[in-house]
Amino acid sequence: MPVRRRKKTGKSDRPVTSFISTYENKVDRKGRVSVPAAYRSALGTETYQGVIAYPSLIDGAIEAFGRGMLDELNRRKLDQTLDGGDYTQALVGRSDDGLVETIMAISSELPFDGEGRIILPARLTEHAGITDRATFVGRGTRFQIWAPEVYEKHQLAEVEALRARLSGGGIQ
Amino acid sequence: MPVRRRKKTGKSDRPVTSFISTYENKVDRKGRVSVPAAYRSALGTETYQGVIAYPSLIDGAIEAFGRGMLDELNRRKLDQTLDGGDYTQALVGRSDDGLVETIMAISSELPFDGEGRIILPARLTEHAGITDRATFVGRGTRFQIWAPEVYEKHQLAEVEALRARLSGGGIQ
DNA sequence: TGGAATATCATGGGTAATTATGGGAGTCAA
DNA sequence: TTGACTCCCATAATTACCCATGATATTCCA
Repeated sequence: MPVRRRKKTGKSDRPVTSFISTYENKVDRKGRVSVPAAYRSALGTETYQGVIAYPSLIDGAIEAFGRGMLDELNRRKLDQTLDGGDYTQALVGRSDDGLVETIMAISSELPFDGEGRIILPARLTEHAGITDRATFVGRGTRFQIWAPEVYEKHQLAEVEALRARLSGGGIQ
Repeated sequence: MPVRRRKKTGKSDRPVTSFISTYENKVDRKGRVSVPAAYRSALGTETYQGVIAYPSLIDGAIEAFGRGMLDELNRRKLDQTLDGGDYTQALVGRSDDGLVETIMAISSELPFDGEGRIILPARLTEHAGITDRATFVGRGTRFQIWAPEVYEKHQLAEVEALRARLSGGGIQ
């Protein structure tokens, strides 16, 4: 009887929380949006009830993930610098690509209310062009929040590019 | 959770590891379809009881597979990007041409109910032209769901093309 | 070995729980 | 007071969960 066992890389042993599928929800007059229940349950094991969000550096969208992901980033980054003997980096917090630090700086913590909604800060909705509706897009380890019209166009292009690369047989 | 019991026929004593054969099942008024028992048992070892599905980029059909495949895809990608210190990819998602990311966005997680059925989202049935009946087609590591009439034609064309190819260059 | 008891499967339906959404009351600070 | 925010409650629609049935298959045993 074959038993499925986790590989022994020493990496995180818990399953990668994954955000799948897309959902379109309303933004009410108070600026609240329901985070899709499926996403909330993907975050379920985390102590902090809410999400981390920041304006995408590439798309006109909001990037978001759980606190666990942020911790994981920090941990791996720390491991890497210690392994490399670069203690200055670990202690002072300066690195060549300040990306992680930068992300930290521009991120917001968005806690859930009792009904699983978050309030999108104006800074983020303005970046994404979101007004009264928002499209949640699962990206596996993280998710994005788009203005529905903007995402629709983006998604069409994305799928078309993918389709062009495939030569029969579907995706393995 | 549905209890799964090994058959005692001695015919196939080890769990089936892939999806084979085709089945045609009804879609009821609530949009539910039974996933063929043989397929469910092929998914039996996975912790998550259900399937992942997305509209085929090539055929007018639904592509489906187990959760395990998706997790593996995700994990490999995350480890790969973080191990290399490439936080850019992890944070803004510019990796492998966006294949994993796009699949995540267009996929749906379809959990089994107590009877082994799934609910097909409108997005997927519309893409495949499915109304009240669905044909499950095993493709080894994954399977497809078709509208029966559509699949029939597709299958005929597929076999005919294969036959033509084989007869042209000798048999087998 | 023939047939009754037992499982499994696909299918259907009823009902409780959840979800997304809306709004009001209370709090705190400026 | 006026906002901005949190906490609590209400509701319609959807979904999850439970049980029931007929049709096949499978097992058991007299």
